[in-house]
Amino acid sequence: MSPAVLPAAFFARPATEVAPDLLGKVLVRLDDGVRRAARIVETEAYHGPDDQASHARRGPTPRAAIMFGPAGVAYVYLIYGRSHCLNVVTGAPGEPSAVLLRAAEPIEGCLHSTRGPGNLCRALGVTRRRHDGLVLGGAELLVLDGPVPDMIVATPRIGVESAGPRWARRRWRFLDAGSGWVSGARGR
DNA sequence: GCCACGATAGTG
DNA sequence: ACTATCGTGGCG
Repeated sequence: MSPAVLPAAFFARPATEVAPDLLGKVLVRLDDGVRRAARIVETEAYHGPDDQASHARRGPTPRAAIMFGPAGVAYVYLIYGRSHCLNVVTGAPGEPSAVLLRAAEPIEGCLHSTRGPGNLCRALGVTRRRHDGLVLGGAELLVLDGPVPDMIVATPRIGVESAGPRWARRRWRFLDAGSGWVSGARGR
């Protein structure tokens, strides 16, 4: 029996619940018949319009509007002019939140390292042009169910210092502590 | 229009 | 520690 595709209802919960629950699940990208897959080992929650680290903090701007929509949709953006980052929209419509997929263990067809959010997108061939706004569970992108990791660790999120201590301090980064594929080679 | 800056990654 | 590289969004 092959693992179930996670339904939209899985994502229609607060990002802080969905983020740890995504650890151990398998991200699949179907690239013109080529299957690329990786087991998710690191995520971050971006929770609501009050979260000053979230792209949704300024309201539904053209880029962030997708986060205000229904759960289970991909939010892909370009950062530093070079790296794409893949999120899954979570929560109820109108409440902007999302989970950033930061690292995974390669399973099949990966083109590059899957450590770090930009690298993960590159490894699976995920881009803003092609995938932003796509419903997960369709012909291009989906997440398969998988066992919960033995040990989950929560830490502060990466690269959000400018949001201020109140938001940077919150432990909304979640790791499969048993995986060697989490990002931050120098323990950051 | 204009421009400062970023949920990064690779090099030194 | 330093910076490449370009889309986004604040501001005028």
